[in-house]
Amino acid sequence: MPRTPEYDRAEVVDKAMAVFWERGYGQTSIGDLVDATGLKPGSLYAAFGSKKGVFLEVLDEYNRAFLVNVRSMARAEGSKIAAVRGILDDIVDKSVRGDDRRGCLSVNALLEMSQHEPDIAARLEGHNQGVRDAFALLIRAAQDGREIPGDKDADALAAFLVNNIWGMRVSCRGCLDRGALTAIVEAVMASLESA
Amino acid sequence: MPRTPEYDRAEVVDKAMAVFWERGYGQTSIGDLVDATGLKPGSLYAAFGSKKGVFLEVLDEYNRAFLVNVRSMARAEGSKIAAVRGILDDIVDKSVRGDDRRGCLSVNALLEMSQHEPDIAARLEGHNQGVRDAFALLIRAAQDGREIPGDKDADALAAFLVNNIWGMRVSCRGCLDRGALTAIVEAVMASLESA
DNA sequence: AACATACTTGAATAGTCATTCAAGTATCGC
DNA sequence: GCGATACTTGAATGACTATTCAAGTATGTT
Repeated sequence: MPRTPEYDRAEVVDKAMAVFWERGYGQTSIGDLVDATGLKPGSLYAAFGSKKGVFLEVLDEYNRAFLVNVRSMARAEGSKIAAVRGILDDIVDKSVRGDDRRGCLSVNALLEMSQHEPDIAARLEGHNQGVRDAFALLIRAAQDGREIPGDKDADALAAFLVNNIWGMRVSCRGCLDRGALTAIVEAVMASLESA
Repeated sequence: MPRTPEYDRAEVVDKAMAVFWERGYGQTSIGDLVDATGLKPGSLYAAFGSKKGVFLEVLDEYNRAFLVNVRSMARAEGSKIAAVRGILDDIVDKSVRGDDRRGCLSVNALLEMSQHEPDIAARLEGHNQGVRDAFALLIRAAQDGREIPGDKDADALAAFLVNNIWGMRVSCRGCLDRGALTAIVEAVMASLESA
């Protein structure tokens, strides 16, 4: 009976993500989303309800993808410490290459919106808890493999690790050079592994 | 010859700072500044030129005050390590008490504006370099006092320390509990002091 | 007291933006 | 083909905002 949509929702979310990520929420206009997605205002509102509706779906997708990534590392064979280092090195690489001057969509949203948008704040808080839990799991796996001393508190280490990731996601918005960033990674890894 | 202004510029900057800090740049309207400072639009524009002009002066004052604080710690008598811990504990206290859900004005501005406001980005970059240098000085002082192993690279430790401070300035915008925050502080301090 | 200076006021301006809506159109089951 | 459904279009709406400006006012010097 109904007419079928002419767009692919996941594709629209991806395109909207690129714009929000590049410009932030407040600096992104509906016009920008119309240009990026090809959907006209009416269609956007029919599909997502509001600008914030688009953003919420973008944010959920972004967070989901990141969590999937961390969790798959915890399950994969091989050195867990190497997996952690891989995540950090990846951030350094992208920052230095300039791909990631955009930083982390989730961190950006937290700072821009948490104060005046309680529903965004709540969603981000839940997500961040999920990220810390996922890293704690990864760290416990590393402890099981004797890569990290077993007497350390995995939750504390996870909080410390995530804290540094967030710091780097801030730093990369400025222009920290590779030397400083790799020094941070070394300090973090040394701290994890030290007895 | 001239009529004397009826306001105190430093006081106006302070009041404007409170608003920008609470709401961010984009979400602060001239009307908000008028309400907070008591100056009418015309006077604001006569004094600062534009909304961004007000913000630049606010940002400079904020950064200046923070740098003064760190530098005075490097010069003061007594344990430098204790001074560093004092800075971190202070962030934890304020975050937990909720005073600092606003985070760091400078970090907030970096994330909100660096992409589309080159002059703000440049100013923040300079400031951040200053902060890292100030902490490096503090760490070298700690090394002179045998509180931190002398063979470590002070600049690298400073970058690591600042990275964690920024991370905490992000965390405190969510609602990390005291336990997680103090765990982070312990990990950072242990990392600084370990041989 | 009169002048020049420059601060103060608040209404007007011009632009932008999120959102709505009425008219048009494609699809599917019958 | 027909009808019901729901997607598409793009112009209109209404609200908000940064900025300007012309008229009014206080100050200090002469």
